[in-house]
Amino acid sequence: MVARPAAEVARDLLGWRIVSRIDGTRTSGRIVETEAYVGAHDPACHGAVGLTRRNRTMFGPPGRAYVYFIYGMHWCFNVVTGREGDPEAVLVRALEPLEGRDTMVARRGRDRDPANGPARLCQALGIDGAMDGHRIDRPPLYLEPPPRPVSPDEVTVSGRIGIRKARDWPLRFFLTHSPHVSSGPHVPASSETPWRP
DNA sequence: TAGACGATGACCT
DNA sequence: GGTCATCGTCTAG
Repeated sequence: MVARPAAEVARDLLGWRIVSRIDGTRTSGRIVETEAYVGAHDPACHGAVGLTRRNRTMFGPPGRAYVYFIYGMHWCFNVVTGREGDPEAVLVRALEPLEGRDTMVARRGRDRDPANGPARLCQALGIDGAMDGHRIDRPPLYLEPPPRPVSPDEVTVSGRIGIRKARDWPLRFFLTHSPHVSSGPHVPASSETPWRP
């Protein structure tokens, strides 16, 4: 995968399919919501504090999964997009289930909509820390392009969810009419574009 | 080594 | 809308 700005990739990943064969069971879902974390100058980005053991995957080559543990109980899945040494990544926040829906619901233990949140989709697909650093172009976890690209008028941009710093930066992208988008509070995006030099 | 914090989600009112 | 569970990671001392 070629390095690209996370904000571009976050927009373009909408509609892509994530396929998981973790645990030998095939599950997949269509990406309906993403957030971009755009590098060391983004105060909400894990890479802003510099290279640590936890975030080292983010500083590695693009096209890898950055999976981290949060709040003592949840995993979150990101796609690294920046060049080596440039900590840019896209957090996948929600999926529309496509295959293996029963498996997802069984893994979650509940829910009609088992993948509408970053930690929920990890649990539904069986993603945990073992996938940190995995190349996302090969099994057991990989991405497939959509049959047709998502058009710009299907996408809404807003501020990011669940963070305190730079929350109004317009770096959250979701499919406007998808019922599978996560239920976080809507944060209006600032008209500024502070991540651009 | 202790203490604070966190890109969340479940549950309750 | 508010509270809390729960623990890896980081930082300060």
